[in-house]
Amino acid sequence: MVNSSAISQPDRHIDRLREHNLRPTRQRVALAELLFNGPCRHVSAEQLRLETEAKGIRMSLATIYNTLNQFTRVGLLHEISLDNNVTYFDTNTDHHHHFFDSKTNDLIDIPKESIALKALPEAPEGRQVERVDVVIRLR
Amino acid sequence: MVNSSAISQPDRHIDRLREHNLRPTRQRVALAELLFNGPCRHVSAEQLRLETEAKGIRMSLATIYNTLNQFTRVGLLHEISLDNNVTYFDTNTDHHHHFFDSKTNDLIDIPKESIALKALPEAPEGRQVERVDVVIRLR
DNA sequence: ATTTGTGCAAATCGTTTGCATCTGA
DNA sequence: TCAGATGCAAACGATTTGCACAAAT
Repeated sequence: MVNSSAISQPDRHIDRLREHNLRPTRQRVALAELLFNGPCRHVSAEQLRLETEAKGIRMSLATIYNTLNQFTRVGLLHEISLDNNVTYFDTNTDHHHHFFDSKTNDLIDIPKESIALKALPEAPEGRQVERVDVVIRLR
Repeated sequence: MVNSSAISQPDRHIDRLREHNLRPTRQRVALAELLFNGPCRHVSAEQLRLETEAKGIRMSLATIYNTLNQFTRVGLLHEISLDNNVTYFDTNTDHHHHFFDSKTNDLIDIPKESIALKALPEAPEGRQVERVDVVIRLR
């Protein structure tokens, strides 16, 4: 037995999906494994389509989009959109910032503690700050 | 004479276009007037299409896109893209930040002096920082 | 006269939706 | 059994492109 945990990875994902009232279908569990096993990731729908295809997991692109949106809705993912009009989904749902490599289109997480924002201007009348996103663009 | 300047507004734009090796066509001058007369703006191509239509300026949407991209390429505009996959063009080309009102999709400029960024993490090996964008999301 | 820009329609790209079929509880 | 998911194809919205025509130097 390689994994010392009593709960196998697929079962962990199944439980997590259930907690969010999402039926643990074959497709959802497969995406959860791609997304949440291993380190945090920034992926587009198209990237996931290529991965599922490469692994022989049959799943339509529409289902990938639907699933990513559902995961985002329940808080398992965060959406990010940059210059290119492609939506990236971030498996790190903590508040944090990003390097964006304009050559490779790579996103790299920056823990929010690594950036100190001083002297934030106050929000306009009647509005509240939802969050502050910092993107450090690299070339 | 309302304007005390010796150079009329259209002529200013014409000169500016020439400086950037852009022929001052009717369409480009019209867009330059919409964009650069008055205060700084954040506009989408579609917004400009509505404005030109309202003012009876005949111009195809394709030309609006082409022109905005040309203006951006020569540095007269800056591109911004947010959650919604619409590209906004910012007539303020100085380095600055933004409030983004998620209810109205409005962008509001924040002068860069209004936000102090401390303790920026260093760029990854071999990369340099192009710029730092701060978006304060409001709800 | 020659180069460059424009308009239009069609193409493209990312994403969403409608609907018949299938699947998990 | 049956609500809820999926797959497919078609729809969609934003943006780009190809090409014949028009305008600028």
